[in-house]
Amino acid sequence: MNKNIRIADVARAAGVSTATVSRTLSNPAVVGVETRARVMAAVEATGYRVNTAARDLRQRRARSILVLAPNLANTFFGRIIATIQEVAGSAGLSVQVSDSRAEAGRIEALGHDGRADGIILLDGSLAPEILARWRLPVIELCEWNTRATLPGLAIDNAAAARLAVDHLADLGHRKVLHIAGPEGNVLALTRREGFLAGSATRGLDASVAAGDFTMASGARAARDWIALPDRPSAVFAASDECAFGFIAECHRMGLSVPDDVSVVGFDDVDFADHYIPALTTIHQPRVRLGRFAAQRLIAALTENRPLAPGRELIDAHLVVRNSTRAYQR
Amino acid sequence: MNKNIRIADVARAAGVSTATVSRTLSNPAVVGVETRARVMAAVEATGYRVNTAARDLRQRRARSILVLAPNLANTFFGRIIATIQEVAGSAGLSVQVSDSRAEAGRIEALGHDGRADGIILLDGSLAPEILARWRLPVIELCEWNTRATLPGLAIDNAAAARLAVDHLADLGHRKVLHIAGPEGNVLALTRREGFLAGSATRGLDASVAAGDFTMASGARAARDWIALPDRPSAVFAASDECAFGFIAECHRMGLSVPDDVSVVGFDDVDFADHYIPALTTIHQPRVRLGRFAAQRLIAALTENRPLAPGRELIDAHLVVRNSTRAYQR
DNA sequence: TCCTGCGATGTAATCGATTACACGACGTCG
DNA sequence: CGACGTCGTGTAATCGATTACATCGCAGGA
Repeated sequence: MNKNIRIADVARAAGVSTATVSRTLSNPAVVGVETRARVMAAVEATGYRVNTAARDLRQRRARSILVLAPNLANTFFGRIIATIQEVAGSAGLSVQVSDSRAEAGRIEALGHDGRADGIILLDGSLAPEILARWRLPVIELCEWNTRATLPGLAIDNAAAARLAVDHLADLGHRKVLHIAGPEGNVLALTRREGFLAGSATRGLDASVAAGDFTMASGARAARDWIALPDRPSAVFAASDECAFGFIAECHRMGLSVPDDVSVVGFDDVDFADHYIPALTTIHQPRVRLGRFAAQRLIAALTENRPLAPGRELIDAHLVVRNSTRAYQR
Repeated sequence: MNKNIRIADVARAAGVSTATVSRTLSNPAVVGVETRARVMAAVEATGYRVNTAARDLRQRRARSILVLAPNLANTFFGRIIATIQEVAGSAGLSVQVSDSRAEAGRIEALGHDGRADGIILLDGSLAPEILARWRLPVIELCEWNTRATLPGLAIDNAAAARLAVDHLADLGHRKVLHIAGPEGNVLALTRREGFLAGSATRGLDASVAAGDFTMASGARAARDWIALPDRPSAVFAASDECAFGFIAECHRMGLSVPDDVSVVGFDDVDFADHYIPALTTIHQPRVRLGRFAAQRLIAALTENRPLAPGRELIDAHLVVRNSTRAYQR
């Protein structure tokens, strides 16, 4: 394996110094035209590639960003990560991914080992002590820990929840149920509060069921819901998955959506449009979220300045499909 | 920012040489007990972390593996990547991800820039010229280019397709349709061939429609299918997404699955079990695939030997749910 | 007593690229 | 004609950890 093509080899082949080769590659303008051509030819001939470890060491940067998410298998994160990778890739940065639920020591090391220049954090439940010890720019995306105050970006979850409530109210529903997300999750909390606030404004009879974003919890909520004496006619689930679980369980129990109950989801995952019935849901602009976060972080890194502090909220909107309909009777 | 805690600082604090600190951290056994304790205390006190760029440079390795996939947002890849990350993480390796459809030069650089020690490739459509120039161990997972001969791991797609056909035949279906994957894709080809071979064995009347794994192509196939004079009573789609698209479109056109047509998918994505109807499909053991590939690569890396050549096929199985039923009339 | 061997530690070369600084050649301007 | 600036290039220090080799002290055997 002849990986040992060093910059010195190229320099020798071109009859120049290593400094000149390095300059030719990173800042061609300062090198004489003829020399530049000779060096380029030598690079071509030798098949030289920079050794990034050496460059990273010298420049004290890793040209890499780290994305931390609680569940990499999650569809929702998939597209965000893909977008981040795209933006980073075209800026010459590589993207590494890691599960934020790993052992605390390992997580903490990620912010110290010099393998990444910055972190995009998709998990609001990480201990603030860990975040505090990181010495890297961190941007929180989609969710965050209320105790910490890092730069962040997310959709306006409360406003989005109100959109869902308004839609149901407009359809004539008076008794509505929210299947919440897990306790302690900021997103879940904000959506729940948005739901309750919106319901109050519209004078709806609102109640909340426990949930945790999963399909299983949606199914569980459906079984509880069906047993109620005076069932709400509309449901707002804290996630699409949860909504799917609810709908599937209703179906199993012989009830139909939207004929027997209207359902609104949250996220607008890819399947939402192809589920039966196609799901009315809050659309989260995942590509925008991913892109904005990546751009913000990368801009700070390349301009070598700290991340602008502050949390930014962007609008989500409601996509009306077939899982909701006007209240009957 | 006091990131400049070098090994020398620890050495000074402990009153030893940098060599001793390094040894204490990487090979404690060779260091005297008392010295070891002093060094550990100094490490603790200073908050020292190794600089991986320096270590990587010296040791000529990156402690990182690269996962290349054509579409990181794809649910199917999500879980595989998550599993790879898990295995790699506990071996102390980091995982970087990149989109294999990026510009060729960028892709090629990934195998040269020293940022990764090995590659797990989830894309069978990459030009073999590029693979050939990489100087890293590569393992192809799930699909591969027939022209290249790299170590690989996948399920036995032909056998899996035959399972699907057998299931439909057992249910009494005599006329079956396969919605194929994209032209030129090895997976698509193998599944199609398995379908045709299985149909021949069982004496079924088999036909094939074009597709490309997407929901849109499934929907398209549904519209073509419904227009047929003598419609096949069962469909085997080359992917779950495609099956969902087919089912959703049938639904829109007023037909029901499985009452009017039985559908078998391929992959067993998370939603398959919660779709309406729950999808009968081929289960791909994604966790096993990811784990095996990661373990095989990591073992080769840590033992510093080349990857064992050869392609390995593992079994998939059929999961029978509600999208298939016995042929009526 | 002297030599050998071993365990613990230090010294310094090394990995490969970047870059501050120095230098020489050449042109311009007073 | 000399001073000075500019441009292109080379020399060598530097990033921070690892590790081959040297060194030292001491125990045990001849």
